[in-house]
Amino acid sequence: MPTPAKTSREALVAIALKLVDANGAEALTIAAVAEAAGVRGPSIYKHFADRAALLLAVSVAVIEQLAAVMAPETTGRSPRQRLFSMGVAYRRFALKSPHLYQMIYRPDFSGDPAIGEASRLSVQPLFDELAAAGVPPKRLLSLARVLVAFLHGFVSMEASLAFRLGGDVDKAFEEGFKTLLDTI
Amino acid sequence: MPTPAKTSREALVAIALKLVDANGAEALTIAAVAEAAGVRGPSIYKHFADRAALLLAVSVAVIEQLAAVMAPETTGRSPRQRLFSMGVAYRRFALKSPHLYQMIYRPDFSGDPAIGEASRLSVQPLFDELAAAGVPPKRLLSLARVLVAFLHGFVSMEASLAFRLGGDVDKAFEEGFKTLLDTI
DNA sequence: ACCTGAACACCGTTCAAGT
DNA sequence: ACCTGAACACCGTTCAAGT
Repeated sequence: MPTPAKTSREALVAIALKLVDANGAEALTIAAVAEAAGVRGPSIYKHFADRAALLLAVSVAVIEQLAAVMAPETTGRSPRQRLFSMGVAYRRFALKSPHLYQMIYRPDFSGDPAIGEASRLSVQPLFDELAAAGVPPKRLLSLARVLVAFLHGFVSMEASLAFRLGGDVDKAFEEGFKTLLDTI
Repeated sequence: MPTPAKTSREALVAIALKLVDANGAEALTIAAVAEAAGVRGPSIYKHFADRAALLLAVSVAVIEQLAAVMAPETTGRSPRQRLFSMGVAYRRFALKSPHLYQMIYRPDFSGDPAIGEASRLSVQPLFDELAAAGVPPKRLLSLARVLVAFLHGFVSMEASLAFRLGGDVDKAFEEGFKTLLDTI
């Protein structure tokens, strides 16, 4: 006779996202998730194989959130303006939710197919805009890699307070990103 | 009556570096360090306040190693060629020791003064080369940030296998880095 | 002054038993 | 079919006792 489920995979991911957003990945303990879900620790294992699987689900969700904040920027104006505001939205997300942002590009689950699929979907708008801007197919992949590398590097350094020598960080971001966009 | 020290701070850092290099930060356990040092767990606390202090010492050591692999590249040829080969050396280090590389730009100890000091020393050659290349003082900080952001973003994505759509990754690196160097 | 065993709190995980 | 308490191994850390 089945006992009614007190929680669900989706509810647990939502809880996990909140925990990581608030206090980073190490705050994502089985005990904390279980308590927030109104359930005992071992029950989590009915929904996820282990803690790593939960972390991976959070990572996928973060990639989807990043794609979602960039999507509204793919409308109106020129391809180049859209690309610039996509970058600005990317940076804004990373600075607003640094703990969540840190969940992406983690070597631990880099090989996972779910991450691969989410990544593929989230960079598609970038490819589309680059193509719309007239970038030849041969250069598409290289240029996309360069742009994302700059965005990721800049915002992850910024989020980890690596730019501590003063000066105008906003200006550096704009300068670097526009320099790369100018090669289109 | 003092018992002779069986280990030292430097020996423990060397052990910690090996553990992290081989299996990542989570392999750096007090028990593993103690065993490799021929000592019992609690003795570690005579040399480091806690595990976080050990991780921080590893991070500082990695920053110094990165500076050391770039130093030989600051000789001969033109400033631009030196800057390019510094970037190549940076990337080579990150790809050869991905676990060690991951120890830098960690938000957890971003505010630490030891990290700040090591970072300051390690970027000095970059500033010097940029100045030698004729970059005006006003642009120095911005340009250095842009270059390091690109390097960090590219190699950390590469090390976490984020570039999985085929194509020529070496070419993308060269393209992006040279585009940024061209603004000198 | 440094090292040690014993102890504690916490964590992820397993499993047999409950409904 | 999902939930639970009990149990286990492992971990970081403290501390009084040893030399």
